[in-house]
Amino acid sequence: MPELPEVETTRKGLEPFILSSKVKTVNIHFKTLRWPIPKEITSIEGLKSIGIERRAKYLLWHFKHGTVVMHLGMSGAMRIVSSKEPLQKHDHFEVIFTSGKALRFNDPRRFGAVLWQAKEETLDILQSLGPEPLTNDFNTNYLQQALSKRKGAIKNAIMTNQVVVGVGNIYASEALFLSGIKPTAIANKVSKARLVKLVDAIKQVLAKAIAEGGTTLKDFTQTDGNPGYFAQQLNVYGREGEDCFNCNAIIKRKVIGQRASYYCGNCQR
DNA sequence: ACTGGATCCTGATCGC
DNA sequence: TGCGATCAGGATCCAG
Repeated sequence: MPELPEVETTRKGLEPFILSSKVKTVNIHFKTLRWPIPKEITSIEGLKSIGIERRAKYLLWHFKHGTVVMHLGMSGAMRIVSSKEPLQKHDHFEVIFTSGKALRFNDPRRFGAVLWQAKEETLDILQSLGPEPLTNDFNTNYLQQALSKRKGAIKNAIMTNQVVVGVGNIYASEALFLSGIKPTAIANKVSKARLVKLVDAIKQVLAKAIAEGGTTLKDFTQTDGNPGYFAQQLNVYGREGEDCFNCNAIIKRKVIGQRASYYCGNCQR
């Protein structure tokens, strides 16, 4: 899916449209994504949003009386188009604005979500999230503490939402490469000196990917329909059998926690 | 409390 | 060309 940089790219793309125009109508073309789309969602009709935030990989689209919570799942993308454009296959959810534009949520695999959170309510899925990686709450001391009881692979740990949010399969591999840590290293045995590097690498790779509009492998597009351009800067993800840019060893692929993981056996130890 | 496995779903690709 | 197996950017739920 869209990991944090792709969701942030989507948020930035939506912001000017949702702040400048009222919602006219909401159209649900497919009733159930990961969960059923609640009918309360239609309560935003006729209203103007007061802002859009990102928390973890969730988009929080705020109105005075509550929030539309959206997740892109593995294959979701949001686009802003003219409402006159024909729907495309897998356009499951649509919001028409008074400006004549439409926000369309396209998600072939339907692992995404559109939920409603009333004011004063917090959805369960937003309750137990760890810190945002790009804030100071995510630092070496915190990470060391958060990993202290984890005996599994470091890669699984940094992809766990209670530890830190927003790091998915691509950026986990990339951050571990940048910090020289093997993805199978036992989480609570990684030295503090190396955690310093890891924290820094996670922040760097996410920030750079946001600057490039995210990574497009297949389905993801920015809200204007363009891809993200960070794929050109990937060091290891998807590069099995190719040369490491750093040392010319061959990049390896190994399944860890049921997810493909890529690393350089020479640079990462 | 933490870990591994199964699970939701469509579509692209690969080997036979 | 067709067909089945495998693999995808997520994360929840369950058993152990």
